[in-house]
Amino acid sequence: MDENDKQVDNDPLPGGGGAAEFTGAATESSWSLGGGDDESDNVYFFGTSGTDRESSILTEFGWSFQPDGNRDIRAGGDGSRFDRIDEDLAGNSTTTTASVSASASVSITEPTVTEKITDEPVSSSCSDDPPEKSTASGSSSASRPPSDTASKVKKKGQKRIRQPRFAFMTKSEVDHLEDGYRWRKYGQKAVKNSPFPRSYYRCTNTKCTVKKRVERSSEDSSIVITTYEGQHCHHTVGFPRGGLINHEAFTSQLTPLPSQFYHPSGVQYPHELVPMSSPAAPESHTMPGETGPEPIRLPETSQPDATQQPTDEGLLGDIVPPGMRSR
DNA sequence: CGTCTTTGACCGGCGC
DNA sequence: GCGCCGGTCAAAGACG
Repeated sequence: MDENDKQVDNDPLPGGGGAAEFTGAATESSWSLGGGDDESDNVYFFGTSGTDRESSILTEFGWSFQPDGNRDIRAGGDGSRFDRIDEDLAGNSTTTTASVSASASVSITEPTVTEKITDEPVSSSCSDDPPEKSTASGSSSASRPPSDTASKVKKKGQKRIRQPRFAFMTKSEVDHLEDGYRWRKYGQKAVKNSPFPRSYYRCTNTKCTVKKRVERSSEDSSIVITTYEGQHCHHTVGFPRGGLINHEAFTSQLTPLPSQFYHPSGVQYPHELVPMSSPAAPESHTMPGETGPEPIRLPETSQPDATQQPTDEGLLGDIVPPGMRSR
């Protein structure tokens, strides 16, 4: 076990090993954003037919796919690219050209926003005050405040609040895909009907409550299903343990690779998209063609985190910060 | 020493 | 009402 195993975070610093890690391991991996869902939950899956909605959804989730030219990084001419989205969440997202790799484009099915009404404004994955300080260290809190299970369970009679989610499948050898954020694993569960466990991650940013689940398809072990829940309200890369992120270093790690997928953070995803119609798609996630009745509307959240680290801003200035609204 | 992963237990939601 | 399952917590251990 070395960093590759342990570091599920997305430390993009060359020294962190993150870059080397995924660039090396995912040579032949593929990305696929598929439309799917979790019926009861609103999970947006990225499928194979691009629409404006997709971009809007992506935008709402704080995702935008960088055009290769943004950083002067070329996708090797394979056509993979996403146009950058600069609109704010509330506004109209610009057209997003989505044509990923040679095989897939993004398509999102509109989910049914089934957020339950609650007392607490779980409007965003970020709040002005940190949900809890224990985020930094899982073992720091000895006992959890009775009321603190908020994120988990609402008061009696109220259903758990779910943030909008979206999931996608990727063909990759690595379970945890680099997406520019740092994640901390907080749980793992065996999944029914699947030999592979499901891992639960939480954004390490104390003010960000975005979570993500990662699991492998039971039918095709090479396919990784990643489900994001919530919306980031901060810049992509946190502060790597090694220190502040160095823009040059950060940029340099974005070595041009063929068929890449760019996250708003500028991080590239050397994974190929897998059509969501793939049989590998687990029932709970796949919902090809299904479209939600209502347009997506993220909870009004994310006030642009005023507390954002200026450093991030400065260093990653040209990176579209997920969850960030127009500035 | 601080951070992160592992892992068993707990709790609520949901289907039968 | 009961049992199953998903999701989360938190103590303990590992690692840098």
